[in-house]
Amino acid sequence: MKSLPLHIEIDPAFYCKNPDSTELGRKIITYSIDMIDKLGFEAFTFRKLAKSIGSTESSIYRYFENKHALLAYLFCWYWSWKEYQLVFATNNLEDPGTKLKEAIRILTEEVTEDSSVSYINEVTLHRIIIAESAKVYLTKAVDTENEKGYFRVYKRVVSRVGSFALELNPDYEFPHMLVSTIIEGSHAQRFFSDHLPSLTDTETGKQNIVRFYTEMTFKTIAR
Amino acid sequence: MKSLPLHIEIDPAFYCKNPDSTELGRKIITYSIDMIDKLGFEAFTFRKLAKSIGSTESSIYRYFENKHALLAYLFCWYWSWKEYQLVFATNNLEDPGTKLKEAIRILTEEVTEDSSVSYINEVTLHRIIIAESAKVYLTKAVDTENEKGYFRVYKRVVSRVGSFALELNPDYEFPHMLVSTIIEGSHAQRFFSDHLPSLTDTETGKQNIVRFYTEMTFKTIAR
DNA sequence: GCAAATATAATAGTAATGCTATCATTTTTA
DNA sequence: TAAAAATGATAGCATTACTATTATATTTGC
Repeated sequence: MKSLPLHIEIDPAFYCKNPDSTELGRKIITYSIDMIDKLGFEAFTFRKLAKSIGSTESSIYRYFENKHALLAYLFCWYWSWKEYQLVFATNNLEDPGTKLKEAIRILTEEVTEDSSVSYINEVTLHRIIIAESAKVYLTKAVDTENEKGYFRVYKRVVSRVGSFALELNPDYEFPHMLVSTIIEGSHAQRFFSDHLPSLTDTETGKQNIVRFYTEMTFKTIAR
Repeated sequence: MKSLPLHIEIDPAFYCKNPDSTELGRKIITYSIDMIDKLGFEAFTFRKLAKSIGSTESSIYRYFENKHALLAYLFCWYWSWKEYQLVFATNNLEDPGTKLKEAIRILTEEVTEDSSVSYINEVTLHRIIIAESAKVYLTKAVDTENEKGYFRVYKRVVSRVGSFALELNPDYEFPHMLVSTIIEGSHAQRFFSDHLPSLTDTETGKQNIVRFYTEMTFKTIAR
């Protein structure tokens, strides 16, 4: 992915005070990405975060209602970033097959370069998305949060890539199921690859996850 | 599924004291399934569980180290039950295609009948598996727990169904990835169907999830 | 350059969670 | 029927997930 001066704006529903607007806010994002990655979401607390930043719990609460809202913010940021990549990479492509292939690559490949935004480490963020993002929606609050628009960007990504599949085969019945399977499936595979390798078939350097989901998709939607 | 007097034995690694061996233990299982379903895993506590059973926190701690271990127990029980169903339904089948089709049905269809074990409600348990089971492995403790054998049964299921796929096409490169995608994917689809329907394509009574994963699988492994 | 507004830090406090420990009382079993 | 085992009652403690108050910086608008 190209390194461009990129600015991602997040819907105010995700925060009390925009973390992108102040030094402390940006520090909260930078350090929380690091801490969630290191401690895991359960052991991560605002108290620990405050201590590592050299600030206080109450200051952090001015930016986010609680740690779940912060995770949702990161989730939204990640999908806004992916959406941007998708648009950028497919805008000028004519052939629907190439477009879909590019999209699957963007959704399933490893993130290895930290480039786009100065205070956000995309490589670490991707690891958090793999290990923690299901926790954003696997809660009893999912319906309320859905109403607040927490999943709007994610849905837009699924819908966009689903429409690429429909360009190839307008009769295909399950485009959303296909795309959300690719996304959630590939995250699971990356996690399994690191921790429960017998549940997957990855081999170093062979891009098997990208290959599997690409082949699966094209065979599945073929008429 | 047939209603048989079924006994599922769970590896002692999952508990301090076998809940299947006493009245209180069985009550813990029955009520915890209910409470986790109603409150969600985060809001579920041993204190609340004890109160609803009419027992005490310390008594419950004699059976399970903590609520995460209890969830892991339920996860293991569920997969042992599914493994039994898989063996039972495919044992006498000759045709590899039929076997694989049956297996996918068992892995992806809704659980609507509560039958096998008196004190375990399989319908509710299935809802818990859909909404909470990822939390069993999405933790920092996953590697330690893997060493303790927490995922042995789940792996065996993936390996068994993977081998059905290989019977159909011995050259297929990604059998484990395929099966774990079917399992994790179909759970996500059932959750999305209830809470984020635009991420899936379900229609009442049409068994779209089973159909999607069946078609996907056969097309994907076709030579 | 200074007052007013705003943001942050420091500190305290509270209810709930996630345990552990002790001891009394049942219940089981040998 | 005595000993062993399981359960219940009670207490306690460190941590979590907040909320509130006040003091101190920092920004900004005039």
